Amino acid sequence: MSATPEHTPARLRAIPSRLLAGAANVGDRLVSERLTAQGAHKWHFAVLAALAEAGAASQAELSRRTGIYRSDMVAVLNELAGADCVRREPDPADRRRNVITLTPAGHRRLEQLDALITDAQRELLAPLTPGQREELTRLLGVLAEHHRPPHQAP
Amino acid sequence: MSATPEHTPARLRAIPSRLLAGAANVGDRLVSERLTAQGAHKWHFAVLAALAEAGAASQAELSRRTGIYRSDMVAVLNELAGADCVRREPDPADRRRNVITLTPAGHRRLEQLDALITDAQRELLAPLTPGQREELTRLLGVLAEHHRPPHQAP
DNA sequence: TACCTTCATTAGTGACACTAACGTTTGTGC
DNA sequence: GCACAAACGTTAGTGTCACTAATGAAGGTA
Repeated sequence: MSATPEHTPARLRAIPSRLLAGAANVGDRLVSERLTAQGAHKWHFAVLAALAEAGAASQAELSRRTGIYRSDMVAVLNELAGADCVRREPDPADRRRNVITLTPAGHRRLEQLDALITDAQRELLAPLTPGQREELTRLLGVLAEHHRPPHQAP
Repeated sequence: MSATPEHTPARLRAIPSRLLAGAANVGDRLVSERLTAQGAHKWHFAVLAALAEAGAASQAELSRRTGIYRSDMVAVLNELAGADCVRREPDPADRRRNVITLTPAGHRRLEQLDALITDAQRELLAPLTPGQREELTRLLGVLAEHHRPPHQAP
């Protein structure tokens, strides 16, 4: 279905879930265009950002932080490790785990991708005023906060 | 990636395209749950709504109205026609085309699905005040209006 | 007539979220 | 100690969905 087409009937035009899907699609396309031009994926950014923010972690922990399935995380980390953005070593304290650590190259890569993504957001939200962008982000944050996978307490 | 997970890093949490993707996912899931429970898909609703609003049309025209690819439209119309929601007959004026017409059963089906979808929107936007729901919808509408496949004039 | 376009249709691709199953390791209840 | 359940990393596979390619039929136009 992708982006909203030319002459959408009003009944369809006003449905929030449809509008969300369309806007999300545009945003995804804008981000992906920029990232693939640099040989990256949004997953890479998500993992790098998660590492930069909360420090080294196991793959399962990274899965929880980023929402990427742990089965898919393997490939993402293979690629990041292959580009020296990340080190993956067995955890001596728990030999089931791998400890994933951000390298200096990974940090630089993160900043590079961050700039691309920020630029994509600018283009995505171009028709909105700064106040509207904030408001939209805030409202979406409320939705994200409310609809959340069932918490499990530590 | 689906819905936003438990402890998302702040850097990721504030990215609009990510928030949009998450919210769109929730909305899609809420809608799809209800529709599949009635043996329907969002495409069915989109086509029925397009027909109800702008009248009988060719398949290609329906594709343009709904954003569904005309290659996928075939199957959607097969199903709708199989449920007597729609009639599909060759256009005598242009024998390349099929004329798709909404049947009374199709109209009833539309109202039924409409109720389900409205209910899904209610659940999706539950944490927002009525004013906020309007504002969100309005802002998303602006985005949809701005990012649009290249127009072709009639 | 010749050529380009539109239409409906079939088949197929690629991306992506998600599941299933495995061997290994760790923690828990008895 | 020992059985059992759970968490980990990994591989393989599934289902959905947007999207492309190609085809035969029909129409518009020069």
